[in-house]
Amino acid sequence: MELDPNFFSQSTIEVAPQLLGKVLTYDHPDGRITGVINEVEAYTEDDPSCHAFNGRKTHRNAPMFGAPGTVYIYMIYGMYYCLNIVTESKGRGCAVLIRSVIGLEGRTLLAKHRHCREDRLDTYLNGPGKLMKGFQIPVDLNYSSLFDRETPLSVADYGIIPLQIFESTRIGISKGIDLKWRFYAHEFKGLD
DNA sequence: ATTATGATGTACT
DNA sequence: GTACATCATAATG
Repeated sequence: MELDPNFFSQSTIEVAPQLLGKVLTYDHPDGRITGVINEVEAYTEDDPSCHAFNGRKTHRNAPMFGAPGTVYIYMIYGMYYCLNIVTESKGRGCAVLIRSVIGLEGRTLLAKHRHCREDRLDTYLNGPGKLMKGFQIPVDLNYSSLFDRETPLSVADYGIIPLQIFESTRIGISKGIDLKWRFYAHEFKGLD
């Protein structure tokens, strides 16, 4: 079943690990694509590495201040996009970065988008830029809500449970390196 | 196996 | 001008 606004209204540090095992769905024009989330990172206003640090609002990070469940997509390093889901409350710039998924439905499409063999997909969706390319999630979904009927993107609970959740420092940042706000899992109950 | 590097756009000061 | 919530490829052991 689909996650509701209450889920994303919790503190970001609560939401992030709970997203592990949840299923990301994008209704691609060529067919439905789904993946099990297996790596995320938390970002809050109080964290110096967050785009919205100290509540600073700019054109780019404005979606972070939207209602929980808002989609925040931004370009990084000139050629990749990152997908985030906004958390906590409207007006607070917090979100969870979806870093990695395990391809479920639409594996043929995923392999086509990533130019790889279907049985090697696991190493082609394990990064924020990689999964965006694999799913071909349109950038103009930025600022839309997961709860709008027309948004072809959703996150749902399929009853898949991570067997063990690991936490570590976040990837690719230079500030806030003391915080262990990266959560990931390798094995799940209820998969395959 | 691990480490280094180049590609590439733009938001921001 | 600088920094960037990255990735693919090349070079090295």
